[in-house]
Amino acid sequence: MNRPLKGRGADKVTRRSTNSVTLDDVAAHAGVSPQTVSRVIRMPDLVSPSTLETVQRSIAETGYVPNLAASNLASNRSMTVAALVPAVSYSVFADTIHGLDAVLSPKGYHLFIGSTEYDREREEGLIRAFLGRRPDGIVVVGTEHTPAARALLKGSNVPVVETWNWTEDPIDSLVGFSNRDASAALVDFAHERGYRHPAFGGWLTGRDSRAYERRIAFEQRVAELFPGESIRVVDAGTQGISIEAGRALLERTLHEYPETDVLMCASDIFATGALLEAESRGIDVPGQLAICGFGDFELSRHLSTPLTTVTTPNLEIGRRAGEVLLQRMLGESSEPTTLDLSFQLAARDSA
Amino acid sequence: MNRPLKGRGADKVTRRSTNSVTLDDVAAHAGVSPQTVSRVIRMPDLVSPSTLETVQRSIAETGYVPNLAASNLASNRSMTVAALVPAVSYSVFADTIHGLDAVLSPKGYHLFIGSTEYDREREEGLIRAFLGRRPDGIVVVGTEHTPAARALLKGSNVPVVETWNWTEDPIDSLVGFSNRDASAALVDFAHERGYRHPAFGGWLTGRDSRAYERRIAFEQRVAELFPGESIRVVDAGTQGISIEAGRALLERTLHEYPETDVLMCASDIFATGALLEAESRGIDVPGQLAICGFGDFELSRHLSTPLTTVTTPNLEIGRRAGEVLLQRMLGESSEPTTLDLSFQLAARDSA
DNA sequence: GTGAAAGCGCTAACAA
DNA sequence: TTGTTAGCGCTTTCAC
Repeated sequence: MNRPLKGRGADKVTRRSTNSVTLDDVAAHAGVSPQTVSRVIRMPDLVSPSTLETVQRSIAETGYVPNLAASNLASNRSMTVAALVPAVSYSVFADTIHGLDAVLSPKGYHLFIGSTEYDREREEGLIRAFLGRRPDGIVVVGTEHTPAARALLKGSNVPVVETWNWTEDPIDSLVGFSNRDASAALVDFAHERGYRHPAFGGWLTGRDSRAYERRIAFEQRVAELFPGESIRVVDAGTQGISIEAGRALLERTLHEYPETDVLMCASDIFATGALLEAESRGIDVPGQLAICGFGDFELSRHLSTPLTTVTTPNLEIGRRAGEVLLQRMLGESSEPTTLDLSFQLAARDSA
Repeated sequence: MNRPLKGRGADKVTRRSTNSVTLDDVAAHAGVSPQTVSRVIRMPDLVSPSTLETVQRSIAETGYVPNLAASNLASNRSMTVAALVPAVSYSVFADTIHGLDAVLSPKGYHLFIGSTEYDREREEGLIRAFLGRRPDGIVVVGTEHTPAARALLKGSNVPVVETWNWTEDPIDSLVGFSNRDASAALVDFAHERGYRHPAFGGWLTGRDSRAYERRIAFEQRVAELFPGESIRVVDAGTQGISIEAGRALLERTLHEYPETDVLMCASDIFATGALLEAESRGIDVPGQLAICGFGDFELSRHLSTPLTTVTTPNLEIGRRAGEVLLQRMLGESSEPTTLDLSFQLAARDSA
């Protein structure tokens, strides 16, 4: 070990708490300067072939693993991206994370994942904490945040991509689609097909802004297309987004609004539960009651009565968000990007 | 800005590329030493109430967000945990990540997520890269790694938890269950129920070691319990783990081994597809053909013929892995822990 | 209870 | 092509 530059005399105890190999160790081993080792790692083209080989052998022999925290500090680039999702285990967001990772990972970026649990305060806390990591980019699901969270993100000087929603006033970049339009399109569809008594089912007490927008759009569109018709909205209850809750949803709909002829669910999960429950009860779908979902899960097209639903760009949101971030991080663009990935109506047998 | 200690004369250009507020800035603002600000953040109890208040106000007014990379470098603790899963978007692993996050996040640890895509080389690369972040803990799915990956993890001095499998020779800690035992239990069950011509279906060409173990255990147990019976193994094809592949699986089974009376699938997803396909074809389940799954997805119990399957501790694996890590990271334990979370047979209608 | 000095392991800027 | 110097923003150690 040799550290010619630093005062490593017999005077003080060193703080070298880590026992891992450092750049200096490799440099000493190879008989070159630390800077050269650094170059070998980051811009090998600028190093002569012979030095390159020597140093690379030293790296291998010492088992050197560069400390990225130190690199981060010195270069002011962390090569990390922070992603905030409502829940990691909901497949739609897992897909988005996957897409994000698929784009960023090949470029050397690592992903920090945080789960907001649909809680804005929690989101704010996570943003604050993640900002301390100095990520090179931030991806958040949703466009509604606490004022403080918004200010934090805006003032952070870090490229931000909001996703999964649509707004005229994004913090920075935006990659999403209009949940309102999608929901309205479903009402239009039901109207065209001749249904007369639509109901909406979802997790109403939750803080899921996407589900909320779907509901609001449902209400508005129903008021427009079905004048005089009452606005039927049913709560899926407190079990979160589950098939069980979907079953309960059907039961409640039947009880509260027996006249319903088409039930539009805020998620395919609910719709699947509702469909299964209808089957158990011998209710003919779509004859007696039509059912629509939202999200187009793989299962939906395979159900005994394939589900009419809205296809959302789950994975694509992640991919495009990653690309938008990459452009900013690599300095190819300095302008915010807004990308409407839209949705598709998948008309199948259930409605 | 005042930095009395450092040579900030008129001589050189400073490297202050970041424009964010630093500890020194806060200290200057509050009229105390940087060290005091650091104490306010990390051990407020050691600071006098009045200083505490002054400094806290300064933090708020300057909008200071501590740079954790610097903290990491100085303290040699990153407050991060790296998690490597085969695929983020497979719900079982998403559940595990969720459990991990639920335990670690309240303690201030942030999660790095990496996706190995069931590729050992890729896993090794990710381990190498993540190690550079100096995580305080590492969680990996699986117990099979390249020799280099194993060496890297063993030599890293970082607590490691392997998960989702079982082995007598873990790298460090282990939180999982025996996929072999689970698969064998299913064969036992089929045997007891009087089935005579079992077949196994799964993604055989894949590099999923858990599916592989399930298959091997199936073969061994069938050889023991059904002497003379041929070993029926069917490949789900190249479509990955999907319902579509499950449908194909049923078709192939019917074609290759028409005598099969119970089809045991490596995943509930396949089993769901097989069941749905059987329904479409008017095959009576379990009368003509019984079907078993693996994993106990929420859907499985809701299918028109509820699925007989193995319940695996997806979320619990994550939680317990987090706890094991926490013990090590907080210095409460220095011994490796091995935890067999086991599995349960969920006997339902499909077999 | 507070502060000064040193240094964590790396990179940027500059010089040779 | 390679080396030197200074410093990233924090924590540790030690002194007061």
